[in-house]
Amino acid sequence: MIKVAILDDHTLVVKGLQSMLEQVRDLHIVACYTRAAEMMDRIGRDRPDVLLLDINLADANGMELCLALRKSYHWLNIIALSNLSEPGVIKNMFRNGALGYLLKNTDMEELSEAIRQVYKGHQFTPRSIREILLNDSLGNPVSSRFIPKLTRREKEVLDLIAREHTNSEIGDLLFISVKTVENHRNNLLQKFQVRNTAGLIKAAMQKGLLS
Amino acid sequence: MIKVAILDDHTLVVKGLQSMLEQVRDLHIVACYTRAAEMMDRIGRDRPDVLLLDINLADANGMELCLALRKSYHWLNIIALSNLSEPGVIKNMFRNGALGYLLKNTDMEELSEAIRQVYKGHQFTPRSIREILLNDSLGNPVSSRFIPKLTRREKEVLDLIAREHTNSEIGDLLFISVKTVENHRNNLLQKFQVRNTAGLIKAAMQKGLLS
DNA sequence: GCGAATATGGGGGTATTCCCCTACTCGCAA
DNA sequence: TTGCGAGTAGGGGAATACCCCCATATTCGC
Repeated sequence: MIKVAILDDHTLVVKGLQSMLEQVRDLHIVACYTRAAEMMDRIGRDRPDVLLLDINLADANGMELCLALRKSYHWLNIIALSNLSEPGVIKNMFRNGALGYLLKNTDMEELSEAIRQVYKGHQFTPRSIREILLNDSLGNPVSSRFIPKLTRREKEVLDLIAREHTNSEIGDLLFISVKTVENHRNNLLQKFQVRNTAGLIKAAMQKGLLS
Repeated sequence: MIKVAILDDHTLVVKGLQSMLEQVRDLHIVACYTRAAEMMDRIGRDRPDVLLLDINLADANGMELCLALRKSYHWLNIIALSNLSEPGVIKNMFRNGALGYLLKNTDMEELSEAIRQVYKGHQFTPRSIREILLNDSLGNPVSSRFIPKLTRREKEVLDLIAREHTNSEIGDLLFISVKTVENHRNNLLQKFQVRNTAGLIKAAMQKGLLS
């Protein structure tokens, strides 16, 4: 019996996963968490073999959570579960130690097979995900899009840009000169590989870095 | 017994809803559709009293679908089910004839109560939704944010802005002068009630008008 | 401790957006 | 048929963003 745990803040999704997995003989649900904090408290005692991890959590960032979990509990194999089909997000989850990535439109067969593979320590990527990654690397042969790592200041500036502030306003709010804001802004454009504010905001939202 | 039908392209969500509603005595699920076309074919024969309608469908726009359903089947009461908590989206669904709006983090009690109320023809808005609408109207007392109606040209210009084109490039692409593009752009800023490109792209994406 | 990355500031200039206006044409509806 | 909305085009000007160049602290990782 493979011990499975679920972390998703939507009761609906948890119920759906339970309903699917109950019908599979070799799987057993040992825990359902709806909050990241709750999981961090109890996962050490529940000791699931496989964790189904939602990326869009209310009280935490699923991507960072994955990385933290892999460091603390190396016996735990993680499957990311999300609506996000952005290549950058997918790559980031694998880089952070997830062994599988499923979209929330998955079905019972795919889900149970993913759990079995990941339980053995194998990577599992359904065809839909492989296609997304393939199309992405074909479309961008040289520099495949990943989520850029932003510095603290860059995140602050990005957030204020998204709130419709001008550079001089941002300078006042952060107590730095307009020129410094311009620098951060140019760095943001380069990191996201975009031409202007429109592309910046679009890219940042697609990668889940804004509201 | 209230006859309930579900339209959602995520098997997971459908399973979750089934699992929740099976435990409620006075409700009976008569149909689960995963595609809008499938539903349009069969809903006339299935004749559910209440339809749980997902807004983010793969093969149709849930908002427009709601309006169409209300026109064709006036005996059908609709509850919108979505992850979107944008005031504009919510208002739009009510304007299009939905009697209820639930977020996908709803629980069993809220869901079953919503179905009962809507079955009687009453409107049902959970506290969370009421709060969203309240905060929205407090934050913008005069002109509450709804999804602006864009003209054909404005949609084209908006799309090209999001693709990082400058006004002069857009002019070339649409065979119109830069000044005309500027006009459309200013109209977009006014319709979305934003100050600049950053706000425009953000607002358009939040309201589901881009990619 | 040392190098790399980060944060800070500036000069100077161009490109682009943003914000007032006005005005014409066209199609459609009251 | 008169009027309105949409689309078109433009003037003029101010504000902002964008793009080079440069330099100097500080902080962080190895």
